[in-house]
Amino acid sequence: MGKITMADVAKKAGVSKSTVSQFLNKRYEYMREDTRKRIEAAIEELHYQPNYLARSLKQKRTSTVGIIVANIMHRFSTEVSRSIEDFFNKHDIHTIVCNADNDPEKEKKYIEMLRAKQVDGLIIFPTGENFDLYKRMMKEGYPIVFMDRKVPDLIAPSVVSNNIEATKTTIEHFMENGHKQIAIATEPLTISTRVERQEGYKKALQDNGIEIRQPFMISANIKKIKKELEELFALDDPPSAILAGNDLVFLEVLEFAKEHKLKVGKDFALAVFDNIPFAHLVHPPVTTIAQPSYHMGEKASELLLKQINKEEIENHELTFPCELIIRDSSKELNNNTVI
Amino acid sequence: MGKITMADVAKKAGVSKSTVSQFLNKRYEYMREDTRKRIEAAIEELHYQPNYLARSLKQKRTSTVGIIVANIMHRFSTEVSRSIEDFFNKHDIHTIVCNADNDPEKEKKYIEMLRAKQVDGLIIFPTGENFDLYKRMMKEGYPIVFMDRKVPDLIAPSVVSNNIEATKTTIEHFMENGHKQIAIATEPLTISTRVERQEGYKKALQDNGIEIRQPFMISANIKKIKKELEELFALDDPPSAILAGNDLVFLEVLEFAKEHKLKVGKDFALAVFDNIPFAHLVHPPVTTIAQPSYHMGEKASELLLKQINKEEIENHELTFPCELIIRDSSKELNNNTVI
DNA sequence: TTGTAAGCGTTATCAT
DNA sequence: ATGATAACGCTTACAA
Repeated sequence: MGKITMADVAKKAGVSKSTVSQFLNKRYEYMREDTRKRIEAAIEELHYQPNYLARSLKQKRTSTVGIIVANIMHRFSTEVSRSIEDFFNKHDIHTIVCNADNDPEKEKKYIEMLRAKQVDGLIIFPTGENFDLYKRMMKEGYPIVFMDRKVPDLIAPSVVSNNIEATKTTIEHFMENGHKQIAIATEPLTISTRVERQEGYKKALQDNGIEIRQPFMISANIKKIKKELEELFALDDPPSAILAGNDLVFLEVLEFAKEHKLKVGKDFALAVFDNIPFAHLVHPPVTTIAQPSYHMGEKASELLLKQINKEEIENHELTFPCELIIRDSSKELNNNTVI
Repeated sequence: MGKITMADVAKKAGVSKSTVSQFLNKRYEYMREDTRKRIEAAIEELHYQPNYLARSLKQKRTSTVGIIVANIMHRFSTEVSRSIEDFFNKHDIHTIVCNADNDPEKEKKYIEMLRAKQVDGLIIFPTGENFDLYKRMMKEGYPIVFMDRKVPDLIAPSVVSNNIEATKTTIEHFMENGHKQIAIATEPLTISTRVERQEGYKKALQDNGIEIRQPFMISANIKKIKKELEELFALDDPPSAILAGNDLVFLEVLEFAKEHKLKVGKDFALAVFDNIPFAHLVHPPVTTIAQPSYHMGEKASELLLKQINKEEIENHELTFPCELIIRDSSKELNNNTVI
């Protein structure tokens, strides 16, 4: 085991623990060349590895931050996490990723666990259900940044995308391609992101004088999406276009289509939030709404790091624009198609 | 900050630190009901959170294990990590995932970092390049399990899949469907997994009296795969079937096909190692070789936990069988197709 | 049933 | 230039 401690190195090198500590922290200024060499040699020989636990305990910093993602299965979460990791890597800060699985209890448990481990700050994709906990952490001045979702009534550093506008643009793009019967499918409206996407949808219809109809707005658990779609398509006037609220919903839509022998681009048009790695590779290629995940992660990291370093932070809610990447799936219906 | 310490709780409750410690560790046996209540109240009121760092330092256990994946972008890595997390969750052990990006330097850095953090054990998807380090850890008796890849000349607890047989089966499946010109594309042959898959490929050809030809065995960096495929398909007798060595290679094959207006199932047959979440949703549905990622993760976790608990472990190399999931993409060529 | 005190492996302050 | 010593917040004998 990592039995070798600083004391062993000190003894071997014939110096005191403090000197070894100096060495490890690169405070060579007042150190004689030869003692430095001796310490170096001793460390090498003993394969000494410093114990961060002890160091962190003493320093009251772990040089570690935590990320609590809502659901690791989303491409967006992975991309953002990766970006955060890259950022902190440059600053010699470690990152621990936890998956709350959209479960407030799990979220709470992970927040407590990470704080017990004394991580220096937290980036959270909030479930929104642990309001008091969020609030208390903020009051304590604990560094924290919210990602992707806004927490109602909580003024806090957060990084989100412009869901309303992005959705509105997409729906209007459908309209420009002749679609009037447009549906939207999201997971349940428990978090701001989904609410806003539905809001953008409604706004687009209103602004264009199209009636808003309940059955055209699906918001259901991922496992119930297909059933809802069945009901939707059983209507007298089924939709000619669907916006899938995220990548997992998208897969459900594809499965639904397959099971019912409906063809994307022929029987209904389709667009989807999030990056789909194979979107451009299928027929028809799929229109996507890309969130700038890398930049969002970077900015969130920056906001967190500033708090950790006790710097003031300016902005309290940063909104990033999405990019609508138009491909064939969302255009006018035709027969030249086969997903 | 987490300024509140055990001493504060003790003072508030009018007891000593040790009593609080007893309480926290649920040793109520000799504790009077009312002192328990008082401590409970004090903790609640102060929002006390124990400091794991201090506890771990004292106990010499962190109740945390590390996973070092080779490349987090592979579906297989995610699945295995998830499985490991689930397992250790049940045992109240935390999991930290690091991504070595197939870079031996990064791998080394992460191993050292995690050990410095005193994690109780490591599950590694080894790059294979840090032989001495692996060896030293094993000699120290540090709990470790290798995943997915074998390290040459190292006898160590490892969990792998039967790449040779699985590949052979797949290639023979191609043959049964009339294919004779069969190619395989993998990333460079730097790790056992890829070597074995190529080996299985060769074996299948040999056993069936088909000549092995260099140009039909692509092993190149992911970014060069497409170029190699171009050369391959420029041959007088291009392949009629391709096995993609993993999910990322698969995407490259699809891109290549798209760029050259080749259709899967019509111009060439296709099968791929790893789970592809949308494999069954495209046309033609894609044949996949599924590794039992969940079980592999579970078994690796079990082997690690046993080592952590100083139990002897029986087996030194566990091989799991893959499942060939046959879909249309790998059958006889026809015109009814369109990926 | 609860308290005292030593110690886990570092760092930091102050001597020397 | 280097060393003694006291923390950091917890656990754990052992004492009371």
